[in-house]
Amino acid sequence: MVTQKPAIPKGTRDFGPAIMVRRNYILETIKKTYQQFGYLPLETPALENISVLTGNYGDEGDQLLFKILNSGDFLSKVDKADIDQGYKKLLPKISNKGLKYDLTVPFARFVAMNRHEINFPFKRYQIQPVWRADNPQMGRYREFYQCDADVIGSESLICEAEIISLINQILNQLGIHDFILKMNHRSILAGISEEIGAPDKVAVLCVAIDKLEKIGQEKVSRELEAKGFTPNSITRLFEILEVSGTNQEILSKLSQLLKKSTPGTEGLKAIQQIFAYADNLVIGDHRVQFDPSLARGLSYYTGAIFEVQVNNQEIGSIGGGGRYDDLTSIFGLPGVSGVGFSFGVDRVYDVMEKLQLFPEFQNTQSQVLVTIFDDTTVIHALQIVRELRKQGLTVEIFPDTVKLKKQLNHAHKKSIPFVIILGPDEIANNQLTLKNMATGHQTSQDLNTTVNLINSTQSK
RNA sequence: GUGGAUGUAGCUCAGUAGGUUAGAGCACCAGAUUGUGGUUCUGGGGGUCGCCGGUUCGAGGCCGGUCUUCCACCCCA
Repeated sequence: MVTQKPAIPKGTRDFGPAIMVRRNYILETIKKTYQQFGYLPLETPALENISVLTGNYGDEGDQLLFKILNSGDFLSKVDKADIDQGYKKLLPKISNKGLKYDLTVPFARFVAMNRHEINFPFKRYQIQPVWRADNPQMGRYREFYQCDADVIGSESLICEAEIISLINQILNQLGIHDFILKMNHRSILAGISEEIGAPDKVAVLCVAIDKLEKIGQEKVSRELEAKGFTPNSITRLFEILEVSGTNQEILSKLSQLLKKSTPGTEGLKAIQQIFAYADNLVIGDHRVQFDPSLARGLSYYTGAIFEVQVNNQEIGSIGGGGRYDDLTSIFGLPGVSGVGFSFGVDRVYDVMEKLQLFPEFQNTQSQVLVTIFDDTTVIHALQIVRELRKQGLTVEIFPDTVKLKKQLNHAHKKSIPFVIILGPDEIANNQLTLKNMATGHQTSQDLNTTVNLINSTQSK
């Protein structure tokens, strides 16, 4: 037999029990809060038709899609000419499925497919892995989980305020307090673009100013210059972006600067309204920061955009989202606006690990390990396990008849707090020997007393 | 996709200008302790030095390719 070194593909990970307990804690917290806000669960396949996926994430996104080869002889419909035309022409002939890249587009597909059964506004949450053929780095994986919550079929800005509230509640529960929720509006970006005299270059502008915080004003200027922005418009741009102060101060200064721009004025009004709603909805301080330089990549956003960043953590954003006015139109359902948000659990995990925010999870381990003394005591041990479980204890049995030393060592390594020793002496006296692993102390008594002893020590 | 760094035992790492049977700590297993874990002591197992090829009398160390991981770009959760 040819053996191979076990390995998993680049950018993917196994999650062992210790990690899963913590991941589940995050997922459960998110799920519970989503449900508390009225979002209902949805799952969609890992695979989508490639036509559903392409064209929604920009050229970059299409590059990062995992495509799946057609089954069987995937070359049967391909001839030399196809190959000579390059991979872009070849691709549709050899692949008609792909792994989903995010949860929003499959959601839009679902909504379009089920439009007659859905009551709008429709709120759903979805917690599933997505795949991107990106080059892995810190906090960046090829398979990772997203936790989306979206409302579709309402243009009300209350939906945006709800999302602000949702994010605050979840992060507070997870113990992540040192974060900011950055917010901007695509119309404001369009307004800025108009104001600096480059209305047709919003997309390029967005990509550039999104990096402002990371690479600084000088490098951004140079990049814009290279993209054909005039020195005048660049100067004007930074006059706008330099505006600082409280959210209200920035908003009022910007409305002066952008007063000639219709989309700019509308965007600012929307942000103002969202803040007004959020002030009355969010429990405590909502930690929203209006940031005109926030751009975000995904091309389907049209309204408000959000991004959550944890302060002093170089991991990028742990979540983001925004409003999309027309996502379902490519599936034949125009005029349905939606807004959504997504947490990246993997990054939330990394941050919580670094900040040591995970609680101890003692409830996930067994309370007692029942040992098997020798072949003659197996049946008794099984019966004891049955009775202890009947009484509600979390109990496991060491399945092999090996030295007590080994069984105790197993309990020690798994941090199981109690061990029951059941040898011929105990069986003869109808007693159980209970060893407290922390103190090393052990006593013998009947079953009910043993259960009480375990329960009383546990509850302390 | 582009560029840079990295890869030696399960883990963290040594390994001097290429030169015998590649080391340590931790972890693991066994015994001291035949009804008892954590400490201690004694002993033991485990490496085709990421993979493939090349140079050389000889390669863990040099060269080429490839894969992994990390970093930067790109982009993003």
